[in-house]
Amino acid sequence: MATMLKPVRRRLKPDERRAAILSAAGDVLLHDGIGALTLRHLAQRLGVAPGLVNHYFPEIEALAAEAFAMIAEAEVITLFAAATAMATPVAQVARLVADLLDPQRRAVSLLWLDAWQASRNRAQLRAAVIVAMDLWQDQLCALIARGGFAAPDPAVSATRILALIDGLSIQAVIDAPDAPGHAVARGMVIEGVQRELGIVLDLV
Amino acid sequence: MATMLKPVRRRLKPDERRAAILSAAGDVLLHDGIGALTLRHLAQRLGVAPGLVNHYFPEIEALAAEAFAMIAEAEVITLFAAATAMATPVAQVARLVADLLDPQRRAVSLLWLDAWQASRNRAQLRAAVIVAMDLWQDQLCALIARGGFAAPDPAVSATRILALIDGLSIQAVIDAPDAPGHAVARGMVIEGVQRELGIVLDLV
DNA sequence: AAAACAATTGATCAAGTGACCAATAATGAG
DNA sequence: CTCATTATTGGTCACTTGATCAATTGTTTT
Repeated sequence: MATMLKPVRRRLKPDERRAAILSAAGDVLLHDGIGALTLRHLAQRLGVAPGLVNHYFPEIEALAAEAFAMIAEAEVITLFAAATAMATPVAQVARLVADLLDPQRRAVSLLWLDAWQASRNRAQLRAAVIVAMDLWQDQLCALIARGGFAAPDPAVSATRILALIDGLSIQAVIDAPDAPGHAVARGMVIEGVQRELGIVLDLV
Repeated sequence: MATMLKPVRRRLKPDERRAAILSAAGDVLLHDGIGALTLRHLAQRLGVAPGLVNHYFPEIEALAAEAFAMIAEAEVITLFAAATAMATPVAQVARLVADLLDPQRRAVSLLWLDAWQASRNRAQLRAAVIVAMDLWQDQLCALIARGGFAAPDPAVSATRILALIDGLSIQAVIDAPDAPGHAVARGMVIEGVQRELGIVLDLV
């Protein structure tokens, strides 16, 4: 077999180890889904004893909730930072929609669907989902309000646009990325946003 | 404690027992979700030994897939039977949309979301989901085509309308039935269908 | 250098899962 | 009424899960 690799156990500071576990948990969520976030799976990926995960996260449900919150929040920050960097309001919306329609976002869409479903039975995850959704709503509402679009009520427009995007998430699961349903969903998001804000998006 | 209830074991014919198990599995799916469909949970609900379930369904994944297929197919048949009973094409669509927006459909919406998510890791369930979605697509497409609406391509219109309805399913999980997001989603379905088919729906 | 500290291990527990199968008893046939 | 058929039981196996805790070992302090 392979050479016996000596079990060097690295000792990290609590903050570092905690961050490492959280990060690995996030990877598992994005790559394998919430159902794959088990003590042993995570410990093996970290090259660490299962008990160590318990030491930093006494209950794994809290870890799942926090890891999801981390991913969701990071995505919102990234997307809106990129959007607000654009010059005109219309360009900002165009950038946001383009990023949301990017096939690379598929993993995040899958995670959202997973979280919606799993939050039925997991209170902490459910709380994190609600917080993340509110964050989305607030950010998008602010972006619309600042833009001065022909939208009577920015909050309502934000809710409607988010509903379109959520619906897009489903296509990420049930269809392959190149399936006809996917293109239909894309078109509906673009047309819906244009209609909602009274603008024309010039997406590649 | 309570009086010792004698364990009368009723002996059903194979067909009857199989149907009983399938029906009970459907109840579990609608009431507690796919994750709650376990041998023991199901056996207890039936007042039967766990092994009996295995006897009729050697692998429980097949049972889950078949139970989902049963529920989904039954819903399609019921909804379209009610719709086609209406006199005019517009009334048919109105009836279908009204039924889909009925709060009582919440359990079915939750099951669909559950199935979409779970089908990621369960091949047989995934197959059943695809069949059910195709059935929906075919039925709706036929209804639109027969109606002679101002829709250039009935198949595309059906896909778009189903995407709207799928998006509505998410609201069933994340919001309470009386939350604002729910009303927004309802409005989007109605307006989307009206725009897609060039009609005006008169829903209560 | 020695001691105190604490991050980490490894083993173990109880609970829950799907699956399997010989034994049992209800039902129907002769 | 008797017997054969078979639907059904109940016990068990192997596995996975989250969780707990004394023991260990690396790091830091004295």
